[in-house]
Amino acid sequence: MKMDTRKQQVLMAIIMDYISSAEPVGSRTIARKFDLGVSPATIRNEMSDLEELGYIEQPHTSAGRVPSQKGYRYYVDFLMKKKDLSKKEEEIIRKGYENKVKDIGQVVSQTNSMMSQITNYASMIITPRTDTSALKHMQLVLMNPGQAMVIVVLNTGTIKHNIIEVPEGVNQTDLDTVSGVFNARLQGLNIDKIKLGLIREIYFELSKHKNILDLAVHLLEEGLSMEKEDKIYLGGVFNILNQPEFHNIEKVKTLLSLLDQEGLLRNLLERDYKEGGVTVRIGSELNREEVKDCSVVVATYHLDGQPIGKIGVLGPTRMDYAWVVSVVEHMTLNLSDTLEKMFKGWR
Amino acid sequence: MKMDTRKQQVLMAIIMDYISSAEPVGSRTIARKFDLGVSPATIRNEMSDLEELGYIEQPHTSAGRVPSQKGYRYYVDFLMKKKDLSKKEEEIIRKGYENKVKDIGQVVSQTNSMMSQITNYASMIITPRTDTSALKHMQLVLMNPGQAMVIVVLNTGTIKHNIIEVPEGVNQTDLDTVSGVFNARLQGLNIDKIKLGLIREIYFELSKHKNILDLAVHLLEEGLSMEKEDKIYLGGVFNILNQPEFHNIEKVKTLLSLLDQEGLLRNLLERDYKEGGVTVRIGSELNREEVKDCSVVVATYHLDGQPIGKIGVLGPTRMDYAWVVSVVEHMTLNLSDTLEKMFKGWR
DNA sequence: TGTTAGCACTCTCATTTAGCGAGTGCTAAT
DNA sequence: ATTAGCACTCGCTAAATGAGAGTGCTAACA
Repeated sequence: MKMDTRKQQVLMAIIMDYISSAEPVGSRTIARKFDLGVSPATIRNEMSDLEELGYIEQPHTSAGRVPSQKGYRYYVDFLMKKKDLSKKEEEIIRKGYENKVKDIGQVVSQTNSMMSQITNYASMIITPRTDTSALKHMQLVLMNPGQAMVIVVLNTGTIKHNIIEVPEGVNQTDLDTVSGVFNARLQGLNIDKIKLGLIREIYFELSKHKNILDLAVHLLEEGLSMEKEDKIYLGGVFNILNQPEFHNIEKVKTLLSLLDQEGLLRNLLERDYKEGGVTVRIGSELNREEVKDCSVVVATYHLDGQPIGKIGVLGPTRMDYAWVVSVVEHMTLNLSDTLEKMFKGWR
Repeated sequence: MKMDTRKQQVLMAIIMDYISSAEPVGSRTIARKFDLGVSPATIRNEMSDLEELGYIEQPHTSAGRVPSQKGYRYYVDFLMKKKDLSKKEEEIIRKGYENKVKDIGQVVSQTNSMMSQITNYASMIITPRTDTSALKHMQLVLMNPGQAMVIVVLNTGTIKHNIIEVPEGVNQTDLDTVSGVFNARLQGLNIDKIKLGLIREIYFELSKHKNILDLAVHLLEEGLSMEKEDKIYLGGVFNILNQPEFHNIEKVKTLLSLLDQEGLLRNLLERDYKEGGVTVRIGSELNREEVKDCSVVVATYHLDGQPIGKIGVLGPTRMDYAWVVSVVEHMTLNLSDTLEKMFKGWR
C-alpha cells in the first residue's frame, strides 16, 4: 500500500485539526471541517490504511485518531507549507531590537524572550562561541592588596571578568605596566591563539620587569582561563503550562527537571543538527525519555557567514510546526542581521 | 475567653501536625500523637474555643481543623522555637562559599541557590544597593569609530558596562585622556556623589582638551546612568511544585505569573519590613491575591554594619516557620560574614 | 466545675453502576 | 470504488451507595 494524494489530504486534515484541538479526531469531523468531497466512511477506510502505515494511531477503540511521531515527521518533511508572520509579530520583532541592545548578550537574550513571547512555547538560545572572538582590551584593577580584577573586553561587546590573587607587593602601577604590554601584544588576536603561542614572547618582553614576571604568567594561566562556556538562555518555560498536555503536574516536573540541567539543554540544542536551515526534531528523535512528547525546532545563526550559535523552540509534539518553523527561520535571519549591523567593523 | 497554656499546646499541636501532613487534623490525632494527658473530647472542647477565637478553622463540618492565618501568626510570634541546622545543611553552606565566589554577584547568587536547595521552597535575594558603593576604576574602550564602551568597576567587585555613542573623530588616545582624568578625580567616590557635585570641576579640568569636552559631558550623562537597578535573583521556583497545595495547575500559573513580574517580586521583598532580624509575612499580609496562600520569610543582610540587601524565602502558608526562620537567619549571617571577609579593605 | 465516654449526625471521598455519545469496522447496496 | 446502515466498543459523566473521619451534644463522673 502506498501514500496517495487523498491519504495525504486526510493525514494533513488530521494533523491540522489535532494541532488546534488537542483532541483525537474522527472521520466525521474531517468530513465536516475539510472539504475532501467524500463521505466519512471513505475517510474511515483511508484512516485505517494510514494507521496500518504507521502515520496515525488510536488512543483506544472508539476514539478518533492522533498523529504518530512518524505522521508528524511526514507532515514536516513533505506536507507543511510555511506561513508568513503577521503584521503584529513583525512589529514585536522590529520594536524588540530598537532599544536596549548594546552588546551581544543583550541581543541574544532579547531575541530569546521575543521568540517565546511570539510562539508561546519555551525558547532557548545559546550565546555565540567566544573562541572565535578577539581581544579588544584588557585591564587590571587592583581591588585590594593581594587581589586584582582582570577585565577582558571582546570584540563582540562581551565583557568577562575575574578576581585573581596577586603577590602582596604589587601595586596598580605594576598592573598598568602589565596591562600595557598585554594590550600592545594581544589586541585583536583570537582568544584561543593567545593561550597557545604567545606566552613565550610576552615572557621575554616582561623580563625587563622582573618583579612582575610571575604575575604575568599567573595572569595568563588563571585570569584568561575564566569561564569561556557558552551560556544558554531559556525563556517562556511557563508557556508550556498552557498546553493541555501539561495539565498533569508530573509531566511538568519531569520536563522542568530536564530543563534545569544545562548540559541536557545544550544537548537538545547542539546534538548533530545540520548547520544551516531549520531542523525539526520530534519526540523520541530527541533521545530523551523526559521529552518524548516534545519537539524542538532549531536553527543556526551566523556572523560574517560563520555559524556562531543556535536558537530553538521547545513545545509539545502537537505543535504548529509550519508556524514555528517560519518564526524560527525569521528570528534567525533577524538575529544574524542585527548582529551583523551592530558589530560591523568591531572585528 | 482567653488563651491558656493548654489552648496553646493544642494550637501548637495542630500546626505541627498540619505542617507535616497538609491534612486537616482532628481531635483524636492530637490525643494520639501529642501527649497532652487529656482525652479527645477535651481537646475537642479546646478546639471549639480556638475556632471561636479565630486561630483555627474548619474546611467543612466533619473535617479536622486547619490553622488560620491568625493561628500561624500567633504561632510565629509566641510559640515557635528556633531549630538548629543539621550537620548536613551546615556542610552545604560551608562548601557553597568555598569556591567560585569572586564577586558580590556570585556570592549573592550562590547564597540564593543554596537557600532554595536547603529549604525546598522558592528563594529570592536582592543584590546590594549600588548607590552606597564607590568607584574603583573606569575605563573607556573604543569599539568602533563612533562607539565606545564605558566600563565601571565598583568597590563591591561589581562591573557595569554600557555602549555609548561618541563623535566620529574621537580615538582611543582621547578616550584614555578622559579615563585618566575621571579616574584621578572620581576614584573612591560614592556613585551618587559623582552625579551630583563633580561635573563642574571636571568640566574645568578637561577644558584643556577642548576636543573631548563634549564627550566628557556626554559620558557623565549617558555612560554613568547605566542601569543602577538592583537585580533580583529567584531560585528554586520549581520546588513549590512539590507542595501539595500546588498540585492544582491554575494556582501554579497565577503564582508564576506574579513571580515573573520583577516589580511585584521586589515589593514582596522590600515592602516595609523592619531592618534587622527576620520578618515573617503570612498570607494576606502580603496584600496580594496571588499569594494569599503563601508566606514570605525575609531578612536583611549587611556590610560594614550597613543594611545593603534583602534575602527571603517564599513558600505555602503551611510552611515550617521555625525551620525556615532559622535557615534564613543563618544564611543572612553567613552572607554578611562572607561579604565582610571577602571585601574587607576594598572600600 | 472540669473531664470524659457514648452516640447520633454530618459531610467528604472513593467506588460502583448505568447510560450516553463518539467513533469505529464490517457488510451489503449502489 | 464509494457509501449508507448498523452493531459494537469504550471512555466519560452523573447518580447512587457506603465507609470513614470527625464533630457536637448530653449525661455521667471525679
